[in-house]
Amino acid sequence: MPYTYEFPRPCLTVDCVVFGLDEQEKLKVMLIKRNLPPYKGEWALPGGFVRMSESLEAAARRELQEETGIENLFLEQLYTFGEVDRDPRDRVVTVAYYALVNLWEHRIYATTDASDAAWFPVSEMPPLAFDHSKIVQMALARLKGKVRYEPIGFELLPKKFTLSQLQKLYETILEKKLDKRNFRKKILSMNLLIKLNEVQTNVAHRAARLYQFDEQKYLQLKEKGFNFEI
Amino acid sequence: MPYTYEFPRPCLTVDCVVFGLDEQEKLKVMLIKRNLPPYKGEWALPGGFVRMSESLEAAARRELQEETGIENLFLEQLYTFGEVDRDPRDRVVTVAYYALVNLWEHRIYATTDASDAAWFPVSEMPPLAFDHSKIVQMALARLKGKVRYEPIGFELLPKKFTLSQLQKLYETILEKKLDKRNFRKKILSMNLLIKLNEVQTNVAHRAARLYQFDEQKYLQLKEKGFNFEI
DNA sequence: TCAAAAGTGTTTTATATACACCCATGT
DNA sequence: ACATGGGTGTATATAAAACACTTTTGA
Repeated sequence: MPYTYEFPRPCLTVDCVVFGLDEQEKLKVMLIKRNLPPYKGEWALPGGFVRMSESLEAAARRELQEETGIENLFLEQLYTFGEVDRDPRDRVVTVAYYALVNLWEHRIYATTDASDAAWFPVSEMPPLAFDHSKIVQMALARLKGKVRYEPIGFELLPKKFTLSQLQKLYETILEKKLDKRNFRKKILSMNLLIKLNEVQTNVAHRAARLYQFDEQKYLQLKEKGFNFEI
Repeated sequence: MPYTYEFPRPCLTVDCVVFGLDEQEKLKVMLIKRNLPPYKGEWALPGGFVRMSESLEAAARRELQEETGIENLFLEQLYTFGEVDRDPRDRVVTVAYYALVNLWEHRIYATTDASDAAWFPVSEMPPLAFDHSKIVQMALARLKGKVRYEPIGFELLPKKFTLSQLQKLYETILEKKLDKRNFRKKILSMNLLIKLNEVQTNVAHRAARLYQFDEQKYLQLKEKGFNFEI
């Protein structure tokens, strides 16, 4: 660099709120047990320092890859937290992201960076390090708001899913019951679901039809001013 | 500090997209002509470096105060821009905010920090320094989205306004014509406007009734689950 | 044959849209 | 008296909400 600016600089990190759905379609968040101070031994969001040679989103993806092994997941910037005392050691500003991961088709592992990783239901979160509880709260609010007018819920389901799975996903995130017939009427009327010639397997009752989200069609319709809405 | 983290640190700045409405209810953005390199002599968003002792929002408010003299305005975080090469001199991450200012009741001045400040209609923006054009585009999109489901438009109007002014504000921001009777029906049915016993002055036609936004009532209703929507 | 979830329409209610004329005021 | 924007109501169309029974399948 030919020149640098003469100002004191805060540390800059990224933190990720990774959401996943378990088999019972409970919404969970991935946490990491810290093996370094501060807050050693406490649960925290996966994240780390931004390197000088990578963008913020690249830093978030790298940390997720390192700590969980997940690549190519839905990732979106949430908010930047910059209270002066949010880290007891130094001034640290963190750019928070939230991610959605399909737990049916991907496995998550804990790596050397982190002593332990685990999934916690959003209703049973342990106390978190730093201001991470606040970050999770904001991510939940964002997810709840966004899932209604962008088709991001599909990121949490397997590629092929049943309408009941999809409905339960919305019920979980929106925290309210939906009417089965009205839900199906609405989602099918958008013509964004491809009805497959396949059904569920290994269920102890009538097997449900499988569907797939038609992303191509959604992108086309969006161009023409279509708005997804549940 | 007893300890600091050993990582290279990007510079951290804040930038503000300040929106105002002129007398014709045209939407404008405040720009500053840079008197220091890089991009010396070019137009840019007001902003500057975050100090170690202040939060991000405090930094944004301080810069606005210094560069425009405005205090107590609506200010909300927009997005954080962290591409590696967005500043030619050094790695600079910027937290962008957008602000809404009532130009009817406040004056804006340019100060010593900035050689010049001016308002530009959003449809006639000059080329901007750094990635500031992108930031303005995102702020416009945010404003357009948010004005429909949060009562933030009032921030751009004088405390006492006419329904026609309010309607024109929405037409300007949403970039589409609205039906007068339907608009009035909808906005009045929310019972969030206080009908004053006053009318416009100095107009060459029938003077319109003045209204005032009832923020107290809005906050109460919001608690109970009410959603503002235009 | 029983349990468990899949699948399917119609009626009612609420909300959004379309639409045109008279009124009050200042020049 | 005229130009300018202020102010008002109804009918239609569309979308949301409420609501219950039959079907299929595996255990």
